[in-house]
Amino acid sequence: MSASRPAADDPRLLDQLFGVLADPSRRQLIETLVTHGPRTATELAADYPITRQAIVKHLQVMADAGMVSAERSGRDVRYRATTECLAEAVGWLLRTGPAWDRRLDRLVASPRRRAARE
Amino acid sequence: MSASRPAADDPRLLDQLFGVLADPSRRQLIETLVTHGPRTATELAADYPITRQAIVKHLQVMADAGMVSAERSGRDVRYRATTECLAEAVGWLLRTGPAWDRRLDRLVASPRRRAARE
DNA sequence: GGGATGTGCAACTTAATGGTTGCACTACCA
DNA sequence: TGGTAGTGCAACCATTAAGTTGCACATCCC
Repeated sequence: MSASRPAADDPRLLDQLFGVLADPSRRQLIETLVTHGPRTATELAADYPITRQAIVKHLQVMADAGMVSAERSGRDVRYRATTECLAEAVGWLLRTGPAWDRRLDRLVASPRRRAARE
Repeated sequence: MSASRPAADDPRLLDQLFGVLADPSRRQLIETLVTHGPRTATELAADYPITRQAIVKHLQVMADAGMVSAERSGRDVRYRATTECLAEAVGWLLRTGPAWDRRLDRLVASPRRRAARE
């Protein structure tokens, strides 16, 4: 259970968000979940060089940061990426970078929507 | 000398980038440098609850990630935020979030613009 | 020159993190 | 009903990270 998640403007939320993002395994997990849809921990473990337990731990800190949600069906638990919260991270970046406008416009205009997948 | 900084698409770069961002002191340092301009470590230390050495360490990992640059003048070293690299982070986020388009457009349209455009 | 101020380096402590193994428990199904 | 596959929990280990203290070295300036 995600204990008590910090409020939207709590710096702790950004800590968690960026903290999750700082780990390559976790970014990869997000990508996998985003592109291939919800998965169980054991399914994920099959594709990763680390143990199921390690994956579960990752998923738990991600859930704590609000980046995945777990839904149980029968005996297995399926994790789904909830990427909305990433807006918080983007928000900070946009707020902070001073010379953003041009770059950002470029980014937004660019063909970003061939998404992850590769 | 930032040793060997990873190439633009190296996952290690994202590790570093998000890693830097995951620490509240470091985010604050960036904000300070962005809003108040270049500062020396000792100047910064005056406004922070941590020692100069701690600040220097932070600045070093930030420099390693390409987020600040140090320029020496006489005996003191002045650090300046180089926020361009944040684009890399934003890039990943945009590439990854599947339901981004609407939110992003909203974010872009929102009053983020307290920064000098030109 | 010499004192004040600032930087650089290194050793150390403490705590968090990413990972492991091992095992108990729960649900599915032949 | 019993075996199999999935989840949950806990202890443990190794490494890294954030922060400290202490001191040597460089530079400014009276």
